[in-house]
Amino acid sequence: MKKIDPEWSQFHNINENDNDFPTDLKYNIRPYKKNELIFRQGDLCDALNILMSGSVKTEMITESGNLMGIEIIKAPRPLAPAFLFSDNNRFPVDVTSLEEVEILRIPKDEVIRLMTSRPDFMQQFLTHNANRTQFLTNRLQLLSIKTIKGKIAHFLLEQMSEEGKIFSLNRNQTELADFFGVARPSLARSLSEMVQEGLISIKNKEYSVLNAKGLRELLV
Amino acid sequence: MKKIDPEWSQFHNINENDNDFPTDLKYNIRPYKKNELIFRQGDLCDALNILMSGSVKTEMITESGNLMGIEIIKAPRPLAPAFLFSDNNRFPVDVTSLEEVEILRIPKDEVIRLMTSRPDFMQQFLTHNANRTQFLTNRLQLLSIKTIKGKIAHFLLEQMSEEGKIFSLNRNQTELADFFGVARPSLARSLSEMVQEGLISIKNKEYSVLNAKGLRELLV
DNA sequence: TTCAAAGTGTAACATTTGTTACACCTGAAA
DNA sequence: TTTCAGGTGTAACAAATGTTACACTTTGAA
Repeated sequence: MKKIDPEWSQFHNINENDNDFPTDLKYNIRPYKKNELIFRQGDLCDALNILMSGSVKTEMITESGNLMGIEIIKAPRPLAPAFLFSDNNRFPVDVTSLEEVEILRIPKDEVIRLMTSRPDFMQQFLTHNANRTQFLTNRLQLLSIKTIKGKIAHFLLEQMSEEGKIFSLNRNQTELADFFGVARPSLARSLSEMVQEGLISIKNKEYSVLNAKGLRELLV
Repeated sequence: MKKIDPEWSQFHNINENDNDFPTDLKYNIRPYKKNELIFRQGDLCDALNILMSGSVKTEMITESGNLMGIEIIKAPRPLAPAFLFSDNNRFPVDVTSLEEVEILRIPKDEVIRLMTSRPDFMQQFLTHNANRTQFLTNRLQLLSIKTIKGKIAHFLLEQMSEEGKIFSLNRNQTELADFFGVARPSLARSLSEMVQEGLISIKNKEYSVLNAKGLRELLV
């Protein structure tokens, strides 16, 4: 699993140069050099941190020096906004700059004040968190399906507009296998079995669902 | 996977009988009988719906009549609060009452007004959503680990306070297997293998981690 | 204490998926 | 056109997990 990247881009318009930028807002923008440790696992998260430019990587590092679960985040995106208001408000990961980076930091109190005084900002914040939740829910639903055929079925039923209609995916087999978290040859095998079973047809990356009912039976 | 039930209980204090209950709030409370269809898949979600009493089930129903992914929700909890502010604000499931049920409904505009006028309510709302996001993130992390031993390692490392220290789980093997989404005998097999490998020890439901470093190597 | 129900350990076998390897196809660049 | 890289199909085998079944243990209530 690689891309957990919903649309955070609207946060970009929290920007100094913006006409709407609140003049009395307490904030600061801090630059970091390449390969600086920006946040450490366990750090208190008491401000909204928005990555304004550059990119960072997050990694969970263990005492023994092993690391796991690397994710790369590109500007503009807030960093761990869910942790700002959660009961357990500590960073779950290390955050390190991959290049020169600017981070806008708005203290929690100020975020609250900004939200109460600016309903549009509040809505934006809420919408983004809501979209994130939806994204996570979908992803969870996909990963909860245990068989590869089930995942394929879920995915195709979501993509298709109408039974029998042909549509093309913007991912190749390798990317799709990655998205599902399975091995590429296993995906290919399942796909060709589903073709043989008459559930779907594939012609040159053009997919079509022949038996939607049959697909739904795979979703258990 | 059964229990995706984080702590929503604080929402309970949005309650008519509460002294703090805002007198000018537009809302209504609607009762439903047993087995009524409360929301339909695809319905617009333009209000905060809080289940005040009773319990409901959510199910995704397909055209062919098959159903999948049943979840039971008990009061007090908001219903699909993530969908209120998301771009795709339609119910993803059918919601049906399992018994007599009361649902408090606050229109979206009113929620926004309530939040701007009552920072404590806003914080509560934000905190709950944040906790939900964290919960989903954890769950996703767990499900992303493909091997059973990896899941066990992840879980035990989270639970343990200190290497070598004994701790007990409040789940039995069956519940644990359910939580991991694996078969119970498979879990038992993995556990006993890990005991044999000297990673952990189990005595009468009392677990202890003998080799934390070894466990971390399973998390890939 | 006795007994039944729930929980646990484990074995044999089936099924699914991963791994590795290789042939083929296709499209774009030289 | 040639060539090469990326993408696809698929086969043989390995590994992990699920399924079913059953015996043993623990627990708690009668």
